[in-house]
Amino acid sequence: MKSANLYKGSLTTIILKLLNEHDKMYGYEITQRVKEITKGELQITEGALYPSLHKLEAEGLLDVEFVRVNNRLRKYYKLTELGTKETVNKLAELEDYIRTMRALVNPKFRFEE
Amino acid sequence: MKSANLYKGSLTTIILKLLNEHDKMYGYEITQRVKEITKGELQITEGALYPSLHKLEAEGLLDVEFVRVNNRLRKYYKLTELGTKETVNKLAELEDYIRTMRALVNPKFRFEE
DNA sequence: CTTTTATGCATAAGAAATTTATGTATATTT
DNA sequence: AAATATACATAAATTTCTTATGCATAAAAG
Repeated sequence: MKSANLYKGSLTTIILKLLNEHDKMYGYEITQRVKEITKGELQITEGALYPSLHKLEAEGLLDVEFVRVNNRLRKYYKLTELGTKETVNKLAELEDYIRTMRALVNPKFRFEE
Repeated sequence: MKSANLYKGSLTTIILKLLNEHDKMYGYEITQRVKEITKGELQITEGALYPSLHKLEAEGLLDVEFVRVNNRLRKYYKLTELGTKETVNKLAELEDYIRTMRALVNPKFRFEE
């Protein structure tokens, strides 16, 4: 992911929220959507994405469905009920994070004393 | 750090910004200030803080000064010129992160389709 | 007065998330 | 014919942090 390592820990939140919007997505589609929405700011790497999807599936947050398209195999993911609940939590955590960081960082920047 | 692992990668930003405000702080003071400002939301552990401070010093972002207070030794850190520049970068990265995450997450939450 | 809590620094082992590097395979574009 | 895009996957290494210790003095509590 570009420039900032602040994105560390955000991947699950991003995946869950996208699936909450789109109902059903496959891995490659997620990488492209993120790149599109963030205008290239954030590039999700496959090495991070696929293991993450497998983990979410193993935890029961995602369900899988295989679909053959143009003689190629797509693995579609969708939120389970539990996954939807976890999405709520993750979004709340993100808002908490932003609020807390703003509290820590808001005092205006000082270049001199 | 409590609840969310979204804080991963944020420690450097927090340290630099606090030092930008306070000119001169020691490790233990940083943990207490963060706890105070965030009302306990964020507890910086010593196992994370001290190695991080050492790294920032090694990178030339912080200078060190030892001061004996009440027969106990404090290790005060302050920003170098380079450290101040990096603070600017880190704060910009945080704003970028927040803007990007909002773009990804803003579409209102959907509980049903 | 002695035990716990607070102050103050430090490191080491392990866990977790991600990067980087590959690997495979088909479709499309150049 | 070669390069790029689509589509998934894993493994090694790295980064960052948690958890667990360790040492030492000061202050508070019992």
